[in-house]
Amino acid sequence: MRQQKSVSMADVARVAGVAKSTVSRAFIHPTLVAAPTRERIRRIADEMGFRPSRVARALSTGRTGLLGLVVPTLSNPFFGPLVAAVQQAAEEEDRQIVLMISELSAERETRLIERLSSEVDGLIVATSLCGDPFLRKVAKRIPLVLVDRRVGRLPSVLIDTPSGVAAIADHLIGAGHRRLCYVSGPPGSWADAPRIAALRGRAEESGADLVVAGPIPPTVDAGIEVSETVAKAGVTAVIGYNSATVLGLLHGLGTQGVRVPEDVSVASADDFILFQSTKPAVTVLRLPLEEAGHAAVGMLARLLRGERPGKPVVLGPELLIRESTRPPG
Amino acid sequence: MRQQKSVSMADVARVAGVAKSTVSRAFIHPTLVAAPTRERIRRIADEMGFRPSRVARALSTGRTGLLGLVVPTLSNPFFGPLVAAVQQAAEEEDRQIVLMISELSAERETRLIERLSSEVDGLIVATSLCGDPFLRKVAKRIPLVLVDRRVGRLPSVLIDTPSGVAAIADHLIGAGHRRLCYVSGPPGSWADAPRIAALRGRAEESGADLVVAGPIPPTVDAGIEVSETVAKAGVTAVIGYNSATVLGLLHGLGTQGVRVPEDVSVASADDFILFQSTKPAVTVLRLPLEEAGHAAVGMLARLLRGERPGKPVVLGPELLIRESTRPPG
DNA sequence: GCCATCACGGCTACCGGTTGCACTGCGAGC
DNA sequence: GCTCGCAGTGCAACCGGTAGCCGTGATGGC
Repeated sequence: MRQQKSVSMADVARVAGVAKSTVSRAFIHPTLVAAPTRERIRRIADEMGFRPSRVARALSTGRTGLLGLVVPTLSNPFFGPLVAAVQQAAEEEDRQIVLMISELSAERETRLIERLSSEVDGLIVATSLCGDPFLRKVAKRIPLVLVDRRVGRLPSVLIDTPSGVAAIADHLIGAGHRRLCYVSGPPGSWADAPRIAALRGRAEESGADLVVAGPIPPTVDAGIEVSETVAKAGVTAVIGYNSATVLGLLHGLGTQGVRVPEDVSVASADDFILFQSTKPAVTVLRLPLEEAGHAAVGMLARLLRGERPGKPVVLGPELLIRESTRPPG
Repeated sequence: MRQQKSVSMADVARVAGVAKSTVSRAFIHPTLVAAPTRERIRRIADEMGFRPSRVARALSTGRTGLLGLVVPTLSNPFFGPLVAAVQQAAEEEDRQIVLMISELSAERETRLIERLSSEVDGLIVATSLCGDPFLRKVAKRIPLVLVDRRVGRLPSVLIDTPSGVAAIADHLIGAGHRRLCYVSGPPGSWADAPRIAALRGRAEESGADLVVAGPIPPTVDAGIEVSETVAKAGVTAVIGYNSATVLGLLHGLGTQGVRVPEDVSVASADDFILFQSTKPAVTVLRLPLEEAGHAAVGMLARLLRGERPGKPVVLGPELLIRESTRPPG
């Protein structure tokens, strides 16, 4: 107990000469209080610096105003902007974000979700590493929105990288490339299969060849390593799983004397600020992470109000063509 | 079909045939309850899946178990590991982190701190953009730990980059460099003056020259721009303010035909995963961010227990010498 | 002119813990 | 044998809001 005696609703009520409940109503159900009374109460509350206690409200309503956000890591530049966007969107709804980081461990993610789920109103889980059944179970107990992961009809916000990499393929094939390589991500990656399918589709339509390298871990070093395979594959263009992969590819190809883009065009399936300043600047998919964050919070807010969350939201990435991709030869 | 009706303390008490208060004590003040009773209560609570409500506890104790963490941005790779470390350390103390991002705006940071301070037990503010008086005021109202920022004797965790850049200077001067350049950060940067002072000290001791370029914004583009000045300064080694600056320098020097490290050695005053894979790999200071996060939480926990927080903790960075620095000529 | 209606706002019981205080036995000290 | 003390536990008052129920006075319809 410190000296930080904040003004309580009872204090305001006393000064205003009304009952506590009237003060409460003046804020929560304004129509139930006569306009002059309401205004007086609000003015007095304001003058006294009254801030309703979230904790007390939480206890009586059962809602804490907190949203849990679980991400696998903050090292991957994918998640920084997402977290920032979620936090901003939450703020606009007068909610706060409790952040948890699974450090890329499914087991840890499970633990974190278990703990969080009893202490927040709703949960946003990005790029979950947990199995479908677990997520389904969680969703039954607490409003849950998935980002970058689809599980049946569970509310989710997806970024349509398959169509994004297809756009890259169109761009490359349109420029005259006939042999493309896709460097795939980690073995368990939920995102890879649809991308590869989309790429195969495009390749078949246009009679181009598609080589799939990997799977490899999403690290720079793995990218460097795989660049050897890529260099020998006789392709004229490479699409990398994510920014780390591509950084590795750039480095690895460079040390092998393969010039980008003269010998091989390189594109990345996700964005990274530095790619606009590297040499050459890299063609990337700009992922709509800000939009994704906002959409996730919006969807969760709807769930919390008891409304239908709506169908999974699918956001399209934007192809940013830079120096690293050009016609072959 | 069981509802999400969580078991309350009263439920446990009823089943155990004791009073609510005894159940409470069995957990909070075990010594006040006879061992057999205590064990029985705990067993029953366990079997019933009792989870004490944080909210209710918060209401009656005035402590929420939440810690606020304010960072300027998540784009800078400095903050990801810091946030992760803080979250982990908090978890070990059974506390949770409410994250807020100021987006590099002092005004927004002020707002966020104001809001948070009434809703969390304590606050960790990293690389604050706010003025000293404001932080002092906040610290009077709520336990506050600063990271990477010193304000009088306020509890803080500092990373001693001045001695780090001094170590870089020693390394360079020891290798034979006689004209060094430091590219300074943004004009208001709290970190620059002591670094420059440390560098000047080393330069004077050894009779080397120090050129200070900048100040410039901490972006890749600004680094590219300033590289022109650096190239003309006739120096054989450059130390960059942070990773973005150095990436810009590498790029900029490259396009001007200045070879690294043959013509100019380059080192970075902060770390960045990619620097171990760039070509050349860059000599950096590894900043002990994990340690900093843990130290900050530890210090805050001490404050919350009413103990003296102790003097500001100063952590030393580690010099990682890589390919980008070598003897001149 | 009387009663039904309704807007307004007070009273009070929650929500689920924590904690000060009172009560009950039992063992020790004299 | 009678206090006194203390360990062990129950009772009830909080913490600061929210919301259901009810009383009151004014209004309007007949």
